Amino acid sequence: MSSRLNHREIESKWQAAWDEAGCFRASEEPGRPKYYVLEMFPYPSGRIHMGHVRNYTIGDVIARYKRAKGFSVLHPMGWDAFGLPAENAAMERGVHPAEWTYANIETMRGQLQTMGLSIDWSREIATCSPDYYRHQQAMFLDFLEAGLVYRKNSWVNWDPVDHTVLANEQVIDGCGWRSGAPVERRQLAQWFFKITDYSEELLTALDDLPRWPEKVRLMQQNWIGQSRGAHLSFPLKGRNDAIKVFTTRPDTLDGASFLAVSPHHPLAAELAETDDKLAAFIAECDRLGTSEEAIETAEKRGYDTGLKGAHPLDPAWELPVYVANFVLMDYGTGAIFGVPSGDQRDLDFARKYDLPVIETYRPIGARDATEDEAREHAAAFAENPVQKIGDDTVFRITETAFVDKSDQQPVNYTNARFLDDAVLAPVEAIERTIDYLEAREVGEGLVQYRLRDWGLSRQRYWGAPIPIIHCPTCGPVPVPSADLPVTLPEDVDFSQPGNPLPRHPTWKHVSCPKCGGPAERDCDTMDTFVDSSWYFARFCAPQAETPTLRSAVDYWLPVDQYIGGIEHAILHLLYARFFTRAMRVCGHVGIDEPFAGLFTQGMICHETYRSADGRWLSPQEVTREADGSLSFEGQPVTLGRVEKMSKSKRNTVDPEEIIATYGADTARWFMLSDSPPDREMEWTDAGIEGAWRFTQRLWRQLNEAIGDLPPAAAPLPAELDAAAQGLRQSVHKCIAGVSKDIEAFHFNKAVARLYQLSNEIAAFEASSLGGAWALREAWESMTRLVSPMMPHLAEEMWHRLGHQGLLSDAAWPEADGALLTEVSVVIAVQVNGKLRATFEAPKDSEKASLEEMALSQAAVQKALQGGQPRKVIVVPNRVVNVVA
RNA sequence: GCGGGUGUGGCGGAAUUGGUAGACGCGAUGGAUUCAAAAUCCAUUGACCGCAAGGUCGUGGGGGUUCAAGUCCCUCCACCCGCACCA
Repeated sequence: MSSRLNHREIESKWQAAWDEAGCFRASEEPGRPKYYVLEMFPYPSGRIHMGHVRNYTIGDVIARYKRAKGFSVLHPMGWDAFGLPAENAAMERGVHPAEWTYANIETMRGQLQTMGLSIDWSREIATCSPDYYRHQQAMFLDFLEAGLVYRKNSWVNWDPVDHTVLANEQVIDGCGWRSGAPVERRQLAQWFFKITDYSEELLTALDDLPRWPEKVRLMQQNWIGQSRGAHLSFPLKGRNDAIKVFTTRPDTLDGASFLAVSPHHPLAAELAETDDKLAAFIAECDRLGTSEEAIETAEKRGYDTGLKGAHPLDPAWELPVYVANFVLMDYGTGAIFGVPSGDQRDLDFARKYDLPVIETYRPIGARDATEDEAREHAAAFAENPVQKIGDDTVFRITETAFVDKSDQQPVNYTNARFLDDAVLAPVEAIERTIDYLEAREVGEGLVQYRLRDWGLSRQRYWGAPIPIIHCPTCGPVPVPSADLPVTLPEDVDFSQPGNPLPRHPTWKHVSCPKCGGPAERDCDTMDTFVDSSWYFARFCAPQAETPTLRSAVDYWLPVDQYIGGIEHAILHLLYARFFTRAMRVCGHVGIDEPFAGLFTQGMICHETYRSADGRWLSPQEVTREADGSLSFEGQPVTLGRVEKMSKSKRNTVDPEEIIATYGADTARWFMLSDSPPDREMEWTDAGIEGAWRFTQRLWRQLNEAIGDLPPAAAPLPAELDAAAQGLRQSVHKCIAGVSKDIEAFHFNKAVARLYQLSNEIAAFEASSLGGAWALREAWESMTRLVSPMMPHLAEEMWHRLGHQGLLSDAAWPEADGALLTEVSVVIAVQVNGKLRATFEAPKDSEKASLEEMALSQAAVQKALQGGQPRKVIVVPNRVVNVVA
């Protein structure tokens, strides 16, 4: 047998063997613990990239490990197959989106299969298949009936040239990404999921997801954005209505000096009808971009409507009403009261429009600055209104509002009629104020959320059609369930931009299911996030006639381990959490939380290269010269930063080539080495070469050793020499360590342990029967421990070791507890905290004897220079520290 | 602005949660083998001083707690990520 490993041969051989044996077919076995491992399913963009390789390698290690540990494992794969790129391809190349998508799926499935993943391919699904989206349409109608879906007008970005709606990401500097034309805001009637019904639940339930990364939970928490505050009304003078305001700081009510409403507030719209200047101001606000930069630099501007609002606690106190560009319509009530002394933005506004600045609270013990002090310290006061001068804390509101960082620290309320000069933490002051306002029936406390309802209508072709028929007499009517699925027409015209569905000659024309009169289909399709919000449930029974099969989802769900990129930390994961709750309401599942465990893997990075004329160069184009310098076509190449692999920087490496050259096992092994899986990893040639050498070495060493090994079933010899005993200890420690590391997602540490064991095996010489036995045990264990990472090589080794069955069906090795406990330990001896010597002692030696042994060390004697130690600290099995 | 993270040799990263810093890999250097190269094997590899024995310094900077600090506390710096006109 050749000692050189032919990865092409063995990898396809074992993949075929697994396939034939049906190893990875998931089955519901009520007596056995189940484990559902899921990686975020890919978008079929054309080819797999290294990010996929990392994602699916991690998932496969977990799936194979859990299988070996005796779990009934579900590890499926599918395709998030709807989306805009397919339509772009249709427009650019004239291929139908379906054709493009299915061709990509074909290619990518083949690529994934070369990775040797333990996937149950019989459960494969594609979201663009009517077999999938018909159930999504059915659930949409269930949700509609349950009151979880509604329709309302909503603003969209409209490209006037392409006649299409743009996603926010497609608006660049206020212009359409494709047409370059300035984007307009338009109102369209659209469907919404009532995710806000679950704001509180989605927030509090985060506490019950201990196996989610803290970071993701925090991001979701911030996104949902809970804040405690109050609603207050400011009656308008000369009218019989009022402006309703939301505030988180009712305690500052007596510092109010103006009211402001959003340019989209109904009051603004009403006034603009008779006020041309206001109408112009509103139009100007709409023109200003919504990009971060525009917001950052935009001046706080307002338009004085001339209206006056009365202070809720003092009808005689009148506040001017502005329309202001910084007030958002979709948070709170779209109106605020401004407190210049407590908010920097309000202060800027007050200065601009010459409004009063009224103090409400100040630091405890602060006195007013004198005129002289204020003048003298003008510069410093501009930075901070609270200054120390002599022993005093001096307070003056100048160009900076006094905003206390913490609402827990008490402050002195100097001007709040309802707080009587109290010294209070703002949190408490807020509650007292709310009580006061509620008692007088001028306000009410409430909890406000930032989360908004999920608009799911998309004016595009390549998505699941919304199963609604619009009838001029009956309004929107659900498509009867017998008529599902509403399938996409295939004969569509992509020669013009925009959604081809409304232009299709026949598709939309139908009769109303209710009255039978002429009606039109809803020509919008669903946001692709809807498709990915329930696919994990469909995998449990992908052929079921209903969206889910309750017995299957009740057995498999929740997903025990979900793995994917951090970029989905908010939207996808939040939508899936909402959808699961909605599915529960409609009886499709019996759980609330879809993903019990979540792991977010890091990005793959690579060096970047630029040619002499500044173009990005791909790694393949760059040649490494003998002196280590880089060149391209004879010209020097500039080495750039290590950055996330991306098409635009051209620093990608094609997995297909890597797998062809080095094999899937090597690629998988390298993916797991070195970098912790949640951090970014750098792809290097040296790294993949190193991994490749290891796979070769393992195989070579096994072949060198195999002749001297006893048969597989040989009994443990009665006598083991010390070396054999030592090897056995290393092996069992490695078993325990690797198991622990895999469970904790510390694959890089597991890899390091396996390298270490391999080094020990290589250094071991079997000089006795016991030695040979221990060596066999070492090789058997090594083979099983590397199997989740390098499954093909492991099968080949298993076979070489004389086993008949598949390693993929074999059990995970168990560490023998008796071999994990050390007989002796190395004790470190410190003098004044500095290491001076080490010595070996029996494990669990008495403190007194350890102290005696430590003091007898020559180095310790020398350091003490004949003196007596002042103190000796003994930490059993660890360290002895002598204090001289 | 708000929230979060990271900082350890030439590089990726370990360090049993306060107890021998640098496991393991990469890279590098020297040697063996070879006609030669690749592969392989052996040795060395944090810095500094020293012929050596040995010593000093060392986990972003500064300070502190402790017999003992990469780990805990205070403070400063740098970089990265998320959200952001949120009342």
